Amino acid sequence: MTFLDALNPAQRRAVEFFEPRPLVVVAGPGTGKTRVLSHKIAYLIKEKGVAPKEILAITFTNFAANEMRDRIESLVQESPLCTTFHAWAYTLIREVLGEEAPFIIDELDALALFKEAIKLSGLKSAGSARQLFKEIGLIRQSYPPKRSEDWGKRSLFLFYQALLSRHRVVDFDELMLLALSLLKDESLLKTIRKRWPHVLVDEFQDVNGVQVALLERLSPKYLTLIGDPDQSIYAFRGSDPRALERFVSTHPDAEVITLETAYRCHGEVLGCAASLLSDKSASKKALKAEKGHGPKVEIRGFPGPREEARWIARTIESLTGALSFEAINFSGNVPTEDGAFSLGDVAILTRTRSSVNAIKEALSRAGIPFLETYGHTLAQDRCLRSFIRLISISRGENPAFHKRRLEEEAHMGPNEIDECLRAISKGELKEVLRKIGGDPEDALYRAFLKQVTTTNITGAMPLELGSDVDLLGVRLDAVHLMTIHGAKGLEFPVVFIPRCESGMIPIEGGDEEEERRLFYVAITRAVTRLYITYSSASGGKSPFLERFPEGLYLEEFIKSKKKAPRRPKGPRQGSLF
DNA sequence: GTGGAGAAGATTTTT
DNA sequence: TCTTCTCCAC
Repeated sequence: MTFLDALNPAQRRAVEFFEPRPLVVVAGPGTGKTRVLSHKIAYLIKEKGVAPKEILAITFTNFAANEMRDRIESLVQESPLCTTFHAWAYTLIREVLGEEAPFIIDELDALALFKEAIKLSGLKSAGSARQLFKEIGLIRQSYPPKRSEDWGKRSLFLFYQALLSRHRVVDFDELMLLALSLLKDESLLKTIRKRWPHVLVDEFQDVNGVQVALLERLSPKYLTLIGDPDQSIYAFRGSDPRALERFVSTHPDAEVITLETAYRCHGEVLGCAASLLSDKSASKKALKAEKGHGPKVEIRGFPGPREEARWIARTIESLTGALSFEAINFSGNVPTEDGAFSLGDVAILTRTRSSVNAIKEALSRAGIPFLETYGHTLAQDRCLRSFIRLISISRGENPAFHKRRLEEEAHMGPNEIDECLRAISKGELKEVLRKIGGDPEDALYRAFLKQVTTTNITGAMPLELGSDVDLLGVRLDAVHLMTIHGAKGLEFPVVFIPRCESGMIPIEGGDEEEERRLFYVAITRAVTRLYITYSSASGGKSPFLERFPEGLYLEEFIKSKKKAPRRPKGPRQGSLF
């Protein structure tokens, strides 16, 4: 009896594959992707005598890296380097360039510099700076490097790069490009290859061109790529659903293992999900629901978003047994299943952040606690941003750049900055925070102050700042509100997908295939219950729902019992008040 | 440099 | 519909 006995045959083959050629694992939703990765690493250490320091596990997010580390440590006591592409690249850069290494700036600072570049170049920009920056970003994330045909854009980008190097900073994209160019040095490459003969990459469908190039350059002796092309939902930041396919076609020696048993979702959910995939997709027929059948997917239509939101709130009350007085008087058709789930089991997934407003209002009214977990990074808070700059200056991390940004962004004078710096050196952090307009008693700032004083955030601040949710360590029994993108990699016993209307899912102007994959990801988060709702007032039922196979879902249109509210204006978004 | 008015945008997100 | 930027007057 070993730890490998817990694996199914395909998982086990992937774990035990030990040959000096690439292994590609195609892992659909709920097929045990993280399980395979963590067991594979444990297997290398335990059974193959590989030293943990010879293993490099690369993920996309800090969250995933931490999860991976925990999973491995529960199997073997030691753990290898589990890191993100960006953090790994920066470590490499520091190792090679030492004190000469540039500092990392985040997206907001990058955009500010880009705007400066627009001014310097004197070019009349077509479109907004933001849009242009995004466009150039996509070019920089592709590899081999695409060249913009537009002469103006090219020279604009040269101005931007000049600004970056003048300030000795790199943005996240340049960070990857710099690492790639450093690895052109053969002796360095040799050292790195020797150091990590085993490299494992999670969520390979999310890599961008430069990251693929980096891996190709590295070409470790033992490479494992794991991913699912059907869950590729980051084309807007340079990833390509065909990355796995392309890798396999350029590496004919690669072993491909497809995990076909899905443990998370039952047959009804998987059947509806499969209807969204293109016929070429491997998962379309392959995925088998280990659980067999379960409840049907429920589709509900409403006259407007408010009725929809109210119904969702009532249904949550009913599912969790959190019945309020109001609920008892509610006349809508709500499933009765008192107390089968806890509030934390429930997730509401939306395409955009703003489309959740009506639901927030309905939940508040019903007294249902909820937690919004959007990828809201700390550094988006104006005041915290200035505070972080002051801390950076006091640590000698890119002081000139941050001083300049403080003057331009927060309109602080040199004297004011010096005053704050003196206060920091005396340890009066709260005073400083107050001075720049923050409230040190605010929970977010308190948590941040604690982090600053207890941990030593080094050079790569933008890499290490998490979200406010991470920082506050919120663990509440509350309904989760998040975007579909944010829910990737997670699962919930009960999932609601509201506003499933054309124009929203798929979103207007979006790429149909990518929107289908996105909806596929949303649906496959559901472990037990899946409710998909729409309102006819805004856009009407999503065309994606028409694809669902007969017999796997129940559909009902719920008319308001009250007089239909007068709504002469067309589509409307619910607002909070 | 501050403040108000008016215009221009506007998915999705991690590092 | 709400937010953010820009420009102009003070």
